[in-house]
Amino acid sequence: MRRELEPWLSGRQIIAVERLAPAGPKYTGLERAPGQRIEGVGRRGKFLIMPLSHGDELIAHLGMTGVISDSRPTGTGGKHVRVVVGLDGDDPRTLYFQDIRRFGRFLVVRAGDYRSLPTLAALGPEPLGDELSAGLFHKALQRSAMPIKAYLLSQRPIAGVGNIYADEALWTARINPRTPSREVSRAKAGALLQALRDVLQASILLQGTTFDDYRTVGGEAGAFASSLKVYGRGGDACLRCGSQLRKTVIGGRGTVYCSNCQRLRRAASRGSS
DNA sequence: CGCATTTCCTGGTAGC
DNA sequence: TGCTACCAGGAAATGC
Repeated sequence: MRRELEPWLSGRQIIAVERLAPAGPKYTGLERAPGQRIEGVGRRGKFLIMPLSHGDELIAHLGMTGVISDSRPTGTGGKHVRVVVGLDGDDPRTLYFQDIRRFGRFLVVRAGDYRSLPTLAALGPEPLGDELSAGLFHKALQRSAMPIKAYLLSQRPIAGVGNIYADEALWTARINPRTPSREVSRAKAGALLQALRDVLQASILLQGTTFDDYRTVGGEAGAFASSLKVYGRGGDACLRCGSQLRKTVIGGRGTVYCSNCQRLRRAASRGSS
């Protein structure tokens, strides 16, 4: 989405912003946007960060059902448009932020002031960046006793991993999602990081995963759903061993895994036992 | 501070 | 057909 938005938004001036959603913390500061130019389109984890010309940043998060569109959503989609942004340029355009379940955000903050976005303020390193290594990832995982699945979703050890890709990568790396994060071995941490990178790269190439609502800026459905190995397949056969995939709840989120391929290993006891 | 739980929200669907 | 109940989940708020 960032790649799609960059050439479309970069350098454009914001002429007007219309907030259709009720005022609230998810839509603050929008009145400051008109008159500012969009300097670029960046991203940290699942947050889109657009620096503006007067020292602000426009931040967008899609939540579960958010869509950013370059044309007015038609039919039932139209009733969930929360913000409309008028843009000036060689050919004036309009951006529509649509969000059925209202879990998304669309707000303006002072650049770098993420006090209203604590997850962004404490976000882990980018999965596809060079600064993250298997060693550093392993070290990060050792900082928590939470189940590895829940800790991944917290965005702290690594940025941008949501429920779908967490389940997919844990299956690929053959790690039980309930494994206490700090008990994930160095080798498994390396395999998990590689699996996360692979699944994210593959999904980006296919423009993401669409079940129902997700669309690209141009309105296309993402094509990665048919590549999923476990998510949405609870009760079906594991594609590796044929066992029936289990569905459970970890950290309040639906979790699908193979109890045969993803064994919960006994922690190696240290010192007295 | 760490971690578990609850909350927000709507559309789709199961069950009657 | 129409009703109720429940499920999906990213991140923040709340509780301990």
